[in-house]
Amino acid sequence: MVKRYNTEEEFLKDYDSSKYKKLSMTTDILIVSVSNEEVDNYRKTDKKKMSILLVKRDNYPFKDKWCLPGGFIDIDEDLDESPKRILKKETNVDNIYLEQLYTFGSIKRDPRMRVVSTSYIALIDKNRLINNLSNNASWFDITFYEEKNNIVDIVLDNGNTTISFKLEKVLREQTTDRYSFKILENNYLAFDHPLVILAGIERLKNKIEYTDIVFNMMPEYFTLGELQQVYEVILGKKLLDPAFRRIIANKVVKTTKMKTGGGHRPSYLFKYKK
Amino acid sequence: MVKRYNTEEEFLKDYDSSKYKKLSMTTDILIVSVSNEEVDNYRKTDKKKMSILLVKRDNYPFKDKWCLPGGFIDIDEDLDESPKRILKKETNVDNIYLEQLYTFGSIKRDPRMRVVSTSYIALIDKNRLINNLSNNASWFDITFYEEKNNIVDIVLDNGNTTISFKLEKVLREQTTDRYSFKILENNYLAFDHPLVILAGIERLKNKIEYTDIVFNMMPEYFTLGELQQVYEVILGKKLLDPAFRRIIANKVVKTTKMKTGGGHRPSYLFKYKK
DNA sequence: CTAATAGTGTCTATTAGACAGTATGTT
DNA sequence: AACATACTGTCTAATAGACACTATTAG
Repeated sequence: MVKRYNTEEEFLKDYDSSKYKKLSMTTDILIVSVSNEEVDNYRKTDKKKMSILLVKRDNYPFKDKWCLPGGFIDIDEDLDESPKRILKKETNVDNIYLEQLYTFGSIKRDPRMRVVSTSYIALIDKNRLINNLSNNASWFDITFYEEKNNIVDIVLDNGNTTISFKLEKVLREQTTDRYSFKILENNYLAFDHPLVILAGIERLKNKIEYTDIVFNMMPEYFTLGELQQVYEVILGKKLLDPAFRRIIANKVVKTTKMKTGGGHRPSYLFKYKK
Repeated sequence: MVKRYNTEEEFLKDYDSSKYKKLSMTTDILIVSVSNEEVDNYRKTDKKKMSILLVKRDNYPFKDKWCLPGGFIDIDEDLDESPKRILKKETNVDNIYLEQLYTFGSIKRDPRMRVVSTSYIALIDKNRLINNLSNNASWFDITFYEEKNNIVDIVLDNGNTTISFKLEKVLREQTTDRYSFKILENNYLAFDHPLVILAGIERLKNKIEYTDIVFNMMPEYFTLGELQQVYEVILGKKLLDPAFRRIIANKVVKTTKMKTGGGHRPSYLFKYKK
């Protein structure tokens, strides 16, 4: 028989929250930045790559595998505060652009117990935090190859270790562009983190076209060539100079500063116009 | 002192998941459809409105207030299965378009205890489920007014009851189009469900432009006029006929069937071209 | 005939794509 | 001088916006 209450206070006083089985939640963060790879030609500019921060696990489960920074949320912590706390711990920097990605909650995604995880994407200019990384964290350059038949091949490299995994884009019925992903190969990344990485890249690819989020990955001053390279590396294709400059023209301000010393014509430095 | 393990099996056998405080999770579903409002003029076509399904709470907390259909997820149920189960219970229909929206997890969103909720949006042609609604569920027509100074006013009406609430769109720093929302007025909707509704509408507005999700809300056969009205009601603005027809031309197939009896020129019925 | 919606033709404005050209610092 | 990048001009193609026109039915 169900007891009847007359006021919400009365009900809450009596409420026994233990009658349902509870679960744990974590947040995982895909921290994305851009790195420069020097080229052995004094004239050529550095090659830009997209890179993400991974952490080596020193405990079970998935001991010695790499994973995204993350952790359990506290019972008295807002969900959105959790990634901020982790970001601060991992990078020692505040005020990082952060956006919720997706919540993964299949039953067996964690071998320990039922864990639902909300993933976030964070964008940062890597130079803001050089030498402040926590011990077992490392930047991995990321390259992705979209093969035919909807297979996506992703390779991560931090100079010492190469990790790769494959995913299949599965088209969902009743809609054109909505995909779900299935992990085909994955040997070195813990949990379902390949899914988070792909979700993040897709989000970034989309949003770079109609928002200003790129500038969270740029230093204060940058050349248009550098900015264009970041677009190219995220979109995975070359852009035409005049078209690119037309489009970002009203998002940037030209300064009087210049970048010289490149073995070619120097270029003006620009700032983000808010 | 931390015990050391040599294998993952050993570790898992010993793992005590009770050392962290756990929490409960729910899923909430914004079920969106389109309704026809008859006009007292035999020549005029029905006026289309967007409508959402709400449920009247018969228990505390928020007793007698309206809320989105939802419920606790089972400990042994995939997160994505939960909204399907609820949808089936509430509408008695399978195979409904469903997409994850956002996960809300502020500490005090539920007065009973710590509850994190993942929200989903479902799109359906209301005619598929007429007379199969559960007892205390009801369709509310929804109208939203975007006022100046970033205030959004939303009015819900099911014929008997009118619910309204106001939200403020708060522009987040460092990016152009990303908003967070703050509830300004809300007397009759339970929990933080106004946020879910707005998140869903925004998602729908966006995706209708670059995906085919509208067709989940359409019957098998429809006129282009009807389809255009659905676009207009979702986007909140009038569209020009020729432009609209150009754009959807390759998404639909003309059939030989016609819709007659409207007091004006009959129109061809179209089908969705997959 | 009339009111109301259905459907099309076409002009114009805007935006995107392509290519070729000029400019300039370092070795 | 040569290379590599910086930056611009301009033509063309594609797309979006606007308006006007014709078509067709129930009453």
